[in-house]
Amino acid sequence: MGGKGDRPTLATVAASAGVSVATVSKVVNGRSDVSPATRALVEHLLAQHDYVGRRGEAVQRPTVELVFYNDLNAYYTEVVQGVVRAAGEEDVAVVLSSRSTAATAEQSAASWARELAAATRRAVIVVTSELTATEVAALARARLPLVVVDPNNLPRTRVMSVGSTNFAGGLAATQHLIGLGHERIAYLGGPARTTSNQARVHGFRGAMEAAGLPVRDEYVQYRQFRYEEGVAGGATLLDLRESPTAVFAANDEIALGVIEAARVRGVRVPEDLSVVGFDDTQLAALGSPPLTTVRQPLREMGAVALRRALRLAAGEEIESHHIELATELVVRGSTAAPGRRVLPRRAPEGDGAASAGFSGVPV
Amino acid sequence: MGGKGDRPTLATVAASAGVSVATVSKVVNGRSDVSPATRALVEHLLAQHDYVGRRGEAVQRPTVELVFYNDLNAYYTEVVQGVVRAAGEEDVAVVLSSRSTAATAEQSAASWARELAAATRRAVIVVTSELTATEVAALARARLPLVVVDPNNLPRTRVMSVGSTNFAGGLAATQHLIGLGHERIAYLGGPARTTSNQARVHGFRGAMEAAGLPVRDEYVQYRQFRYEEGVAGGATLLDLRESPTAVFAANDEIALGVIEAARVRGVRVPEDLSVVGFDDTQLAALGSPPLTTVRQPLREMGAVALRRALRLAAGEEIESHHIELATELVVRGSTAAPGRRVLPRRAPEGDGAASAGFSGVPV
DNA sequence: CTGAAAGCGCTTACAG
DNA sequence: CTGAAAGCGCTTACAG
Repeated sequence: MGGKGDRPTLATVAASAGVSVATVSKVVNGRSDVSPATRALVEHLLAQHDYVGRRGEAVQRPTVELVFYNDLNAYYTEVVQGVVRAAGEEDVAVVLSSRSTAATAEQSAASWARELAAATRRAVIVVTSELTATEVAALARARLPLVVVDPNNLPRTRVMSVGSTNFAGGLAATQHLIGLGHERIAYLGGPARTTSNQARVHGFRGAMEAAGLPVRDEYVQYRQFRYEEGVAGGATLLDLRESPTAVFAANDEIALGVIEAARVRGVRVPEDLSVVGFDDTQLAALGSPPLTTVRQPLREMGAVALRRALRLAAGEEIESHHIELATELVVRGSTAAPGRRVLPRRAPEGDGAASAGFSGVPV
Repeated sequence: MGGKGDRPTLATVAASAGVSVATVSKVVNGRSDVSPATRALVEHLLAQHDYVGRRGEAVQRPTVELVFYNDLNAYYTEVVQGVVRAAGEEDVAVVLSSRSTAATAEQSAASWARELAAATRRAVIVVTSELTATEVAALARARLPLVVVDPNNLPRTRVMSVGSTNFAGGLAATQHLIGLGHERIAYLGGPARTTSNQARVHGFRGAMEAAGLPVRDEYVQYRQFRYEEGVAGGATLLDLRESPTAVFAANDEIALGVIEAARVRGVRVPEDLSVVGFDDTQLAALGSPPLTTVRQPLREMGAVALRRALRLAAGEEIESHHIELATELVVRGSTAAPGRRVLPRRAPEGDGAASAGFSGVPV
């Protein structure tokens, strides 16, 4: 009786409640002309039968749109993982889509927003935003909550964003190198205008200044967050008459590029050159040597973005428009004291002690 | 006439297209038994009338579920990218979800399939399947088309799968090393039972045999497709009394692990040891040295999987249940002739010539 | 408050 | 490939 596969209908519930289909329909639609007793009974039976509405309009799990720009890379991968995992816990589906920076021109912001609204997305999460102001406005007009993860540009007013403590990370990376005894330390950064680059370089300069160490102009470069730029930038640094003994790279890809530039020149890492990255993507642990880096909690950032997005969608007022999660230094094998395996000549601030090993344990 | 507030119905569109309501219904539901001309006309009119379905439920873009197991990694990233890009072209939304191997126990296969069917997924794409036979059966019962990318286990009867020419890849990798003059070549593989491992090791053995080179038992190891296993396996190989001069690793992670094992021992790559990987994920190009590897066209595989899934969903009969896309050797910097920068002592089969460079150009 | 009856929007098995 | 016809699930105006 009642094959398990059969979706319950109003008739099913009506029969078991001993009322008419019309009455059940009224309860489902919240009409007022039903007696409290009947309503209670019917509601109970609706739940019991797992009534989900007519086919096709089954109560869909709510969906959230997760947008990345251009190509997926190791960085996106972590954020995506965090969003997907949190979405699983919240019983929300994640629609993953890519948007090329060129798409902005091809498809109007308004039509993009309209499509998302028509597809009944609860919210939109964008990673390392290239969003234009027009797009932000279009999403707002479509009443689509928006959360940006690690925005490339300064958080716009009223745009919810999730980042990490880039300044503190830059500070920690640099202090780690200083603690190992380095004095000639270079910074190989991302595009000058991005907020993450700015915060990291300020952390770098702050640490250098506090230690009374000079920062030469040619030791600070702003490039792209890419491997090739790390190779090129590393080459210019290593070919200087007086080259640095350590490089703080603004992300892992740049750091790996620096290591490659060093290898090509016969410069050993970490014996002759220490390199610190930023992000702690999967690239970092798999390097040779494994990379000392500043960990951004990218999965957590993705998870927080998802939860914030749902709260916005639920109409909650959220106190702050920007959250920063803590970064932490992860010491692996790409950093050591300068000058060939010499031990740190003074006690480091607390994280240098573990620097010779590369246990992968966050410090 | 026709007040703006009236929501268009199938009848509205049918009337303006001059076809029956039934035909319009078929178009809306993506049935295959409509002529292309009629379909095009109706689709045009649906759009023109802003048809949104009964009761305000917007016509959802069809969705496909893309399932990965456990954690996203560099390998998944490429496949996901391919699926998402192709989905964009086909105007299908991709719902990304993860399923832990443990989930199989927690949630019954039937309820998983039912949920996906209730969410009106057109099809399910699973990457490197850990699917159980029960799950496959449950999806079939729910009439959900299934496509598996690079199945870990032999393609089950009737399961559509997309892979690559692993045997040819294993052959090409090994011939490349032989062409460079290597004779003591080891194979560091994945789990013994996986089809990809089996095909790759057979390619390896085939090339060795054809060249009249012996394969020592201790030179062949089956492990996991993981970095740590590459480090451990590389260590055992390098610590042998007579260690190999080249290692063919069954994926990029293993290869990077071998390179790390070499670095720790002061063994230089490629001068003292050549290493070839498999996959050509983003890890390969960013290594130090950049990795010579066998490229699997992972994005293309993802794209093909998506398109096949849609064809299955449209009820098309598909001739073959398994497709293999071509692999190709990509020569970068981790391979060279044995014995310290000596040039290849005989002309290689055609790809060895470029082996000293690492241009990243597929050969 | 309740439900019989009419009717709406859609789907589908089937005949042509 | 098309559509007439049957039918499903639901809603609603209205009689009681």
